[in-house]
Amino acid sequence: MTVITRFAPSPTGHLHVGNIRAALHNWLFARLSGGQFLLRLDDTDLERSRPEYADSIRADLRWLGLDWGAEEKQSDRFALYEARFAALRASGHVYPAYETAQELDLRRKILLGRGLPPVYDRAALSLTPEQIAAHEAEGRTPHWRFKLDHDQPIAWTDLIRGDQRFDPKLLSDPVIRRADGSWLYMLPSVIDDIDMGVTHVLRGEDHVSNTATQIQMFIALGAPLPAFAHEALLTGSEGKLSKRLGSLGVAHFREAGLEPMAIASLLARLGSSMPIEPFDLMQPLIDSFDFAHFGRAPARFDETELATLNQKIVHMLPYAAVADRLPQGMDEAAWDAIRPNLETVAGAADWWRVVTGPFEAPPVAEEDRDFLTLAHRILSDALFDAGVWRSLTDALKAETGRKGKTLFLPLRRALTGRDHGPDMAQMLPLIGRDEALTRLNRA
RNA sequence: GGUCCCAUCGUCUAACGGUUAGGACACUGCCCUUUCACGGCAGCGAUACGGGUUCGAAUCCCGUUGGGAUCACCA
Repeated sequence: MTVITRFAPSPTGHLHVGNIRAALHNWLFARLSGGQFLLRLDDTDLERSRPEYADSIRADLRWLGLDWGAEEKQSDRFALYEARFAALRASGHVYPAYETAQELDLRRKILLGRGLPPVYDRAALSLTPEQIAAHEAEGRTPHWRFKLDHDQPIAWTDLIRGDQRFDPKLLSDPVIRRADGSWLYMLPSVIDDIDMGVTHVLRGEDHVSNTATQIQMFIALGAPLPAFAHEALLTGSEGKLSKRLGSLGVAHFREAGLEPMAIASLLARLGSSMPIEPFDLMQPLIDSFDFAHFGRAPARFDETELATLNQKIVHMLPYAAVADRLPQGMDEAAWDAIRPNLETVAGAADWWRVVTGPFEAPPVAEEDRDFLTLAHRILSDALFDAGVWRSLTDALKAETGRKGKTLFLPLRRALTGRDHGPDMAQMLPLIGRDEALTRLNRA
């Protein structure tokens, strides 16, 4: 059996951390299994769905490196839903209801107030033909509910949560279609999962109770159940589910200069027992993906951890992988020299400016003046090759007796204008003989 | 309020009745002739609380506390 997973966001907003994680895990599992990863836009909510969001979701997935096979959107598939709905109606699995949203809301609040679970009371099922006729006469058109089988216990073995059991009596019959004929999430999702041959439904644990009711829909439609896996959600670094987490999206990460692989490296393993490590390729993440590694407790998403991971990934990126993102003229030697000091690839431009100038001479301490003059003289006579920094500092050490910080720091300052930075042995050749002499002179 | 899930170093977690409670990240120190980084070595650091069961509990049971999810004509 070929594994088919799907990522089914609703195009009502941008992807956020939780979404990205779900997409990534579905993608990883499909890759691991040699299966297919599908993108399905769940745009049944016509009010809130926007094509721009769909575009943004696609762009974000591409940026992350999550490529998908087929793409569908639910708004193209209404005919199929119509047909399945007719079948369910014929077999008595759906029924019309006439309550208004306000009425239902009120009932819910009353039940909640009495400490009872706010489950729909199925009043619509006991409507007499006369009452129905009266509603129709008033011009009220019904919405439709799926009738759960109260005598059919719901159970499945969740790939992450283990054996799950639900009593259907504690669940409301879900509204699946509005009075205007538009669809709600529940049924179309099941119809599509069946039609698209989805074998594994991997989603957040906020869907656990949806799965319970959807399982009866699979059964009512005569389809075999896919495997289900519900992963624990992420929380913000304070431990609570934060609003910020819900708005942290790819745009934010991209602006922060983060590598897609930093996000993938963190999100692939956060909440699992696999160590979170920097990877610059997906393959190891694919190979190590396993539902059994995931815990059932919510894990914290920490942006600091992401930044650290990003830095390590930048340090391992070869020149070829970043060349098109580097400033004009910055070559492999420069990248190799500067890379260890970077937090983001974008930061390379800053150091490249230190190499190429324009250079602003820093103030020089009085006690370093003669020392730097001497450095200038030695450098003018020295052979300017790859070992020039070593020969310069060796000569200075011999002549002045300086060592350690007093030897190196004044030179670094005079040559780069900074106290910290890349290895000077590599920086000096990049700066070049003439420019180096000029800088020493001005100091 | 009902239902469900969870509780081990700062963080992510391992352990499925008997371990000096392990690892990864972070942190600290030392080494690698200045800084930054890499690498190496070492170190710090946890079973939420209270009761049981048991020869023996992180592990099983009950309770408390705390956290998460859900109970939409959102997805």
